[in-house]
Amino acid sequence: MPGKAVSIYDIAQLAGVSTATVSKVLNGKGSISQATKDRVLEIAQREGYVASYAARTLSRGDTHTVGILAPDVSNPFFSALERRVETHLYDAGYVCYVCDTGNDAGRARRNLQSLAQRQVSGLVFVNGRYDLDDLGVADGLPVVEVDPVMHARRPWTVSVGNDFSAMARDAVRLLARRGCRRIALLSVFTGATSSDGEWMGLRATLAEFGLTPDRNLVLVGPHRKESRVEAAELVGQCLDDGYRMDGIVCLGDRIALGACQALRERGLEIGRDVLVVGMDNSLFSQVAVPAISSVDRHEDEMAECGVEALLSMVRGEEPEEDRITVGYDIVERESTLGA
Amino acid sequence: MPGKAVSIYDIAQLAGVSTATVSKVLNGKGSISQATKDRVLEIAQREGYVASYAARTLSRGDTHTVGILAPDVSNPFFSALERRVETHLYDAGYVCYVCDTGNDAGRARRNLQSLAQRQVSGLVFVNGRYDLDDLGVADGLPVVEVDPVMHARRPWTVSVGNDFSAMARDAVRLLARRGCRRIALLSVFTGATSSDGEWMGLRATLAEFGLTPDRNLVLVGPHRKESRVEAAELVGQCLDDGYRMDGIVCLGDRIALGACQALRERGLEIGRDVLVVGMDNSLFSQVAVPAISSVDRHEDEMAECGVEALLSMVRGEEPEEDRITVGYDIVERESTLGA
DNA sequence: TTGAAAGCGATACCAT
DNA sequence: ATGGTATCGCTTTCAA
Repeated sequence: MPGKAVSIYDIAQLAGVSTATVSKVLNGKGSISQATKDRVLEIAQREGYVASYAARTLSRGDTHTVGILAPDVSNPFFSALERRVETHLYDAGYVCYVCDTGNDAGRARRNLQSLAQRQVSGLVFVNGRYDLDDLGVADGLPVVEVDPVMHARRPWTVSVGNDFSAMARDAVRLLARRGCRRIALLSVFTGATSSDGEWMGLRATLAEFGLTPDRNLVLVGPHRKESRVEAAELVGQCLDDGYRMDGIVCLGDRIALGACQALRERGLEIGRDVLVVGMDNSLFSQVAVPAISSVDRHEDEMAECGVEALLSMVRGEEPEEDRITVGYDIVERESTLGA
Repeated sequence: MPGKAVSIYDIAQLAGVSTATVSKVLNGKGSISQATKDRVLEIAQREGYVASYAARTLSRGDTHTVGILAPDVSNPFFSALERRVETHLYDAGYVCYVCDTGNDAGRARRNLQSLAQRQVSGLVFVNGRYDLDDLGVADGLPVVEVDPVMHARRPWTVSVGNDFSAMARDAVRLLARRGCRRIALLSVFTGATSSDGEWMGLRATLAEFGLTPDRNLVLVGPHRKESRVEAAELVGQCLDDGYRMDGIVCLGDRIALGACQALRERGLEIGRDVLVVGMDNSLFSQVAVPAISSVDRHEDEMAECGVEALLSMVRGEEPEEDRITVGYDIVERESTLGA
């Protein structure tokens, strides 16, 4: 109920000019005498005039708005990523519609519907797990996937994320250098980690250190519960079955937290009996006791690259590369250093 | 570049009716013969028609959109709260513009400008720390503050949050019942906690147990650093100055984390030498070792009440109460139970 | 049951 | 340097 909004017509009246002139002044187009310019500006200011975006959109055909589709609320990494994307877009003059997909395709579809109606200029999927084709994304609408689980092969789409295999490889190397001989890989299911690629990478990396892999130490859950809980169960089960490891590479900090819990419950000391490295370098890894080494995934860089790619597409430039990989570094803490 | 969008006019042509009829069918208004209805629907479907929200907004004058202003990315509690609000709004048929204020008034002001242009139907401030009056919120625009730091006195504004004094009181009671005699209160500055009210509440509550308060144990930082770090320093300083406590009520989980760190560094055992209770009941309190007791603030209820209040205002109903208080409960864990 | 036509608020082309 | 006016896509009132 914002009173009766003042329109461009009102301003024109007050200034004794036409709406065309007001529009030009406000958008800095055409050539207008300084005097008129000042007068119009002054009046618009005084009357608290704000242009209606709906009207502008209707006549210009561009909303300067992008839709962000992000998954559930539970993972701080995604929330943070989403907020970063949003911030970069805002700085570029865009405003965002944010939709929580709850990681549910049906819901994402409905979200998409709303966004289509609103004619967003582009779309950002955060950690998307969908096939963009049968999700009904309008043809030709620029899309970027940030930290995607699976990479869509669709025109006008670019993915920005990490090279998980490389990260896992480096994490394994770290542990091996610290003396681990029996290194476990721990993850809950995501397209990226359940692939054979990971396992193969592990094999090759272990070989560098003269170690042989043990399939019993490749722990991958179905992700049917909270990842921390599931991870704890996987590690617990593994140990209870009699398999021992002296190092664990965890694909996520919450997973690492679960691993630590299971180890602790069985009297194993983290950082001494078993070295642990996580991923995301979230607050969790920092505040855990002992602090957990973790791979920093350069989330802000992801967000920034993603936004840049999106806006370039919005400008009509076809993307050169449909897959951007951002760097990472391993932050070492007590869990791999021994107190 | 979503091709050339199909408009209501195209559908009308194809169906051999007027745009008025199509509009009615699509909105379920007026009375239309079943035959026409089916035909139009079928064609709209086939052509993948989506109504332009800009046009609809322009002619109807309602955007069915609300703006959410939320602070920085760093606190998962706020992110989660924001996402909850967004979800409830979405379920009610609204879409949200989300803006990250970075807790900066200037930035919030610019955000508001964008939102005003877009003629949002309402506004949600998450954990706002601003004076709505000099922030330039349009008169008469419905606003709800969720978990606000200060309560605005402005028409068409309702605040939804917890009763911090009551929460602190109950936390103190818990510690007192568990045998604490020297209870500290720890917080980083926020309007809500620095007030004398808190201190007075502490005094009265301690009195219930025959305890006398010690001003040296009321620790309030300026919130100039990350709250966990600041909290650790406050507690550390306090201990190093020779003041001892056997219980700490922390106004936030990250603050509790900081307190625990300081205690641990000084050889004090949490849950035995010093009992600790936090607030937010976030993942942090659950995964800490030992796990930290924490006040669950019913965030989802906050979000839900807030959205409900907002939508009722959007419908034009003046709010009965401008301040809604939601409940809480204390979840006890090792930090107050002793291993 | 259906349709013609008048807005909604801003932009931009074409005159003046 | 300005202004008239068609246009964007949809809703809605009033007649038919």
